[in-house]
Amino acid sequence: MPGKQAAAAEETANAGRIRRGQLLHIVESAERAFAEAGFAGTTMTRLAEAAGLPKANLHYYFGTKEKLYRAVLENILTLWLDDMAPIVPERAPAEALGAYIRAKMGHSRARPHASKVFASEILHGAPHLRGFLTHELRRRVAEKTRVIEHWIARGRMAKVDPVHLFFAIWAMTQTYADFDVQMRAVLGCAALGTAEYEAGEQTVLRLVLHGCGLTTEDINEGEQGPCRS
Amino acid sequence: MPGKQAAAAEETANAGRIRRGQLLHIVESAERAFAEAGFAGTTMTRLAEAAGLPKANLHYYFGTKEKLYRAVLENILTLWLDDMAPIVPERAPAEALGAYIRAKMGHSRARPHASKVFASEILHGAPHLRGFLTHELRRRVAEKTRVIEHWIARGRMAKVDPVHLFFAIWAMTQTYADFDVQMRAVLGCAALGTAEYEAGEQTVLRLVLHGCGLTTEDINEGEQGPCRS
DNA sequence: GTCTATATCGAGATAGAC
DNA sequence: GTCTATCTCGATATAGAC
Repeated sequence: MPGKQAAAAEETANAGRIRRGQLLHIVESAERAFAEAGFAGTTMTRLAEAAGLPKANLHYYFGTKEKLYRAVLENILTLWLDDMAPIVPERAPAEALGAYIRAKMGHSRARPHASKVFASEILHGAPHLRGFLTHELRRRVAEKTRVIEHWIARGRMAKVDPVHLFFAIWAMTQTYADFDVQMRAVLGCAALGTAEYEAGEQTVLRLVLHGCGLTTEDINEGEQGPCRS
Repeated sequence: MPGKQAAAAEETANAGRIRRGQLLHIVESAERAFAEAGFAGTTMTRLAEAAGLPKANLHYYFGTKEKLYRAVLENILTLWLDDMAPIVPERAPAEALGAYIRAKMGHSRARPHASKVFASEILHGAPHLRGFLTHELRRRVAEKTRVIEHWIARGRMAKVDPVHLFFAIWAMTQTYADFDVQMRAVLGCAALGTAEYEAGEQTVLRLVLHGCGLTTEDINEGEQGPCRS
C-alpha cells in the first residue's frame, strides 16, 4: 500500500519537523531565561512559562534541566568560533581585525542573551564547557595567533601579544551585551540603541587598530564593499 | 566600682571586636563562595562550610542569605570607585590613565572573587545594585568624563568618547578576573601568574594609550617614581 | 552567643490519564 | 505526544536546648 506508506512517511516527516520546531522553540526561549538568572537561578517553572508549555513537556523533550542548558550552550558556541573567520593571512590586518570586531559587536547586539549565558558559564568555572575551551577554542586561537604573528613578522602591524589582543577584543565587544545594565545606568538611557553601538564600535576599532600600529583608514585598504567609516 | 565598670567596658569592647571580626570573616569567605556559583547557586550550607561555622550562626549574624549577599556587595563597591582617583585634570593623561589601568589590573589579580561577584550581579540585571549604578557610579563617571573632555579640549589627547573609553578599560581589565578560566584554557596554564598579568597589562596599556593618541613612553612624563615600563 | 534538630516551602522530576 | 497531579529531596529559615 504505497499510499499508506507515503502518508506514514509524510506523517513521520511532519512529526520530525514539529519536534525539531518545538526543540528549537524551547532552546531559544530558554536562552533568554537562562541569560536573566543563570543556570542555578532559573527554575523549570520559569523555563516552562518562557516556552509557553507545561513543565512536563520540557522534561519529555530534554530529560533534565541540565541537558536543556547544554543544548542552549551548544547552540551558542559555533557563533564564537565562526566570528574569527575573517582573520586570514591574505587579508590586510586592519581590514581583517575590523571585520572581526564588527562581527563580534553585531553578535553582542543581535544575540545579547547568548553572550550572557556564555559569560555566566565562564564566570562560574565553566563546568559545562571545559572541553570546548581546552580543545575547539584553544585550537582556533592558536591558528589565528599564527596569522597575527605572520603579519607582525612581515612588518604589517606592530608587535602585540596576539593572545592578549584576542582577550582584549573579546572583553570590549562582549561587554556591550553582558554589562548592558551598567551601561544603561551610566548613560541614563532605557536601552542601548544604534547610536550607542556605533560609538562603542568606533571606540573599540580605534583602540585595537591604533594599538596595533594601524589607522582607522587602513580598514578599507583593499576592500571592495562600500565605505562604512 | 570603677574596676568592674572597666572590665564590663572591656568585655563589651571585646565582644564588639569579636563580633566585627566574625562579621568580616563571614563576609570574606562568602565573597569566595558567591564568586564560584553566583547568588542563586550558593547554598547557606556551602556558605557555612566556607566560614567554618554552623548555618544557624550565619542566620544569627545576617538574618537572611540575601542580607549576607548585600554585605558582600557593599564590601566590594568602594573598590570600584576608588580606583578612579588618579584621573584628575592636573595629571598628564598618559600617566593618569596608566595609573588607573594598573590599579584596575591590580584589583583583578588581588581580588578576583570580588570582581566575579560584581560581574555576576550586573550580568543578571543588577537587582541589588540599581542605586549604586544610577547614582554613585553614574556621578563618578560624569565627573571623570569632564576630566577627559578637558584633556581633549586642550589637545593633550585624541578625541575619544570618554564614556565608551571607560567601558573598554573596565572590560579589558576585569576580564582577567572574571574570565580567568577561559584564559587558562587558551593559554594552557594552571593559573594566571605574574607573566600573564604583565603581558595583559602591557597590552591594555598599549591599546588605551595608542588609542588616545598617546605613547607608552608618555606614561612616565612628570612622574617621579621609578620607571616601570 | 552558639549549635542541634526541625519546620516549611519550593525545586526538579515523574506517573499515569487523556 | 501532551498535560495534571504528585512524589521526593534539598533549600532557607527558625525553635529552643545549652
